[in-house]
Amino acid sequence: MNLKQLAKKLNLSISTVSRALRDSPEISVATKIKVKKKATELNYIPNPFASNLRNQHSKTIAIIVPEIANNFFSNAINGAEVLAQSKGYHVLIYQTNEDAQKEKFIAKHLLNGRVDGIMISISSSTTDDKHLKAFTIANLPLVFFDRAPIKNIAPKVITNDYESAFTGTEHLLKNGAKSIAFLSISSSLAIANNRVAGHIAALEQHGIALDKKLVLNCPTLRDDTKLLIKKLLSKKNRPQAIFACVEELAIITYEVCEMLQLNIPKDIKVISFSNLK
Amino acid sequence: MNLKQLAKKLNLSISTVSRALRDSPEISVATKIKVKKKATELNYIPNPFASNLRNQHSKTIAIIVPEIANNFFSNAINGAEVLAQSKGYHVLIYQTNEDAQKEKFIAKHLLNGRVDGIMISISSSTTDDKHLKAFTIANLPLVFFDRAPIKNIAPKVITNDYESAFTGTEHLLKNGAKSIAFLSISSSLAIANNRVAGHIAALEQHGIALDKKLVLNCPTLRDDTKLLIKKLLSKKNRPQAIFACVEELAIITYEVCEMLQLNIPKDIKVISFSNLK
DNA sequence: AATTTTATTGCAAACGTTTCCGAAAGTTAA
DNA sequence: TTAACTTTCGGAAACGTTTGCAATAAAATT
Repeated sequence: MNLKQLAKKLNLSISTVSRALRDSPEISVATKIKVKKKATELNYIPNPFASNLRNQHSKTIAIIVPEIANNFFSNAINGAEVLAQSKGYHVLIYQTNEDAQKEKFIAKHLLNGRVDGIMISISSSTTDDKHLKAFTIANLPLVFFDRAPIKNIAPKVITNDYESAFTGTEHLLKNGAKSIAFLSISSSLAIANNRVAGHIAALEQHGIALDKKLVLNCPTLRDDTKLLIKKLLSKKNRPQAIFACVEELAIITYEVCEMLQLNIPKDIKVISFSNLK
Repeated sequence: MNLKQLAKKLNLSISTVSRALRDSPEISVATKIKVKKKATELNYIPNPFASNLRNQHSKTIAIIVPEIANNFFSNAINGAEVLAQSKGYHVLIYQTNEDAQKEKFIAKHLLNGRVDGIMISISSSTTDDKHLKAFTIANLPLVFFDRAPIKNIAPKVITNDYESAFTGTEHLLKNGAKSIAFLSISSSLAIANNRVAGHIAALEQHGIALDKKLVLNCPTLRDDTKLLIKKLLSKKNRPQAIFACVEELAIITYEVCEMLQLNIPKDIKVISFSNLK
């Protein structure tokens, strides 16, 4: 059922039918209600591609995340979808699997009108931001959430990383943990940098020298990280506390502690960003 | 950058450029490579709406789920997205929030070419299936996953509900729990029905009469269900075991047990479908 | 009565592709 | 040399909308 067929059924021209459905003021109320009635009766829904082609907007947004099956991101997508739906927008979803290459590929294919805007939480491996700048050059609204590049190229919605890491570290210190290992992720992410900075600032403020070996950059590969943490906690002079930069690292820490028979918080204290899973 | 502009840069007609990019046999190899080189050089990406309008297919699928922020569904979406992306497909995501009305609305707006196929896990409140049949009438491929309507109207990918419930119940019986409360969800869902059926069959096979009051239909509202379970477990002659039809109900059961100071499995045994959260 | 204004509708172009059809040039066959 | 065929390309229609413009009729003004 398209406009042409609907127009024929009504013995009207395509243009008047179109205008009637979009409440144009130059159509009489009488024909308006006649057209609308027939439209709902025949279940007419405008072809989105034709409208989009003509109007140059798609009423859809893209959400790009490292992974969907993640408590934080699925919650974020949930919220975005609810709002989008309430405004008559559609949402396309893409996951990068922490692969910068994939992110670039996805970004490139979003440049040709498919979406009216993009929400992105960048992958931990993206260092380059050319594909992100391309959005703003193409005049496509872009907003980062949670994970934004260090350089400011678009609005972002993030947590107060620095302050939270500061108070978290302070909390550990006040509870007697002086040697703290900080488990970080990719250093090209602002969240990682700011959290490390907050941690270090808290140490400084309490007169504790930073042991650079205790700031661990954890690769994304689960098993590698697990090994790294295991090695760290197996040492005789193991740290008194662990500060996990993201939830996943806390969980891996739990697993290692169980393996090594370490009691939390007696043998070692653990603190982490976010608490979902 | 569109075909017209690209064609002008190449001093060729739109049609030959289009054909060259799609590897038509009626274009010489020489011009093909010339065109392709220029296209990548100028970052040409075909306008999806124009292609879709002309081709009558969108290279996108829709996934409709009750909710995104759910371990099971976000995992399912994850898998679908990975496969879709590898095949050059896009995925639109919609959540119904267990609202049949919303599901109908979404379904209706998917009927006009926006997607080439639909994956759906129906809401617990959908009883009518007219909006689902509409897909097959419109020749739109449809597949149910996890939650399908009782009546068979399209292919489905589901768990072996009956058998699993049967063996689960049998397991409880063998471990000495003779009075089992079965926490079910909407009775319009095949998963609920089949699981209840498997449960009852196991009881019968072991010569245990079904106490109908022990099969509880739990509303979706969290607090209502919690109260229901609390009431059940507060009784003097409380059941010896709980069989949770879905994960959420097991978790609520945990919470109630903690409130009532009931030890699992000493005071009460709990078994449940799926084990994610 | 003639003119202007207003209300209502239709025609046709445009959005950017894809593809049917035809045209021109070159090649082969008769 | 002519006819038939092949290769390579361009023109134009079509997909289903939206909208600028023109057209008609009715109403209002002079």
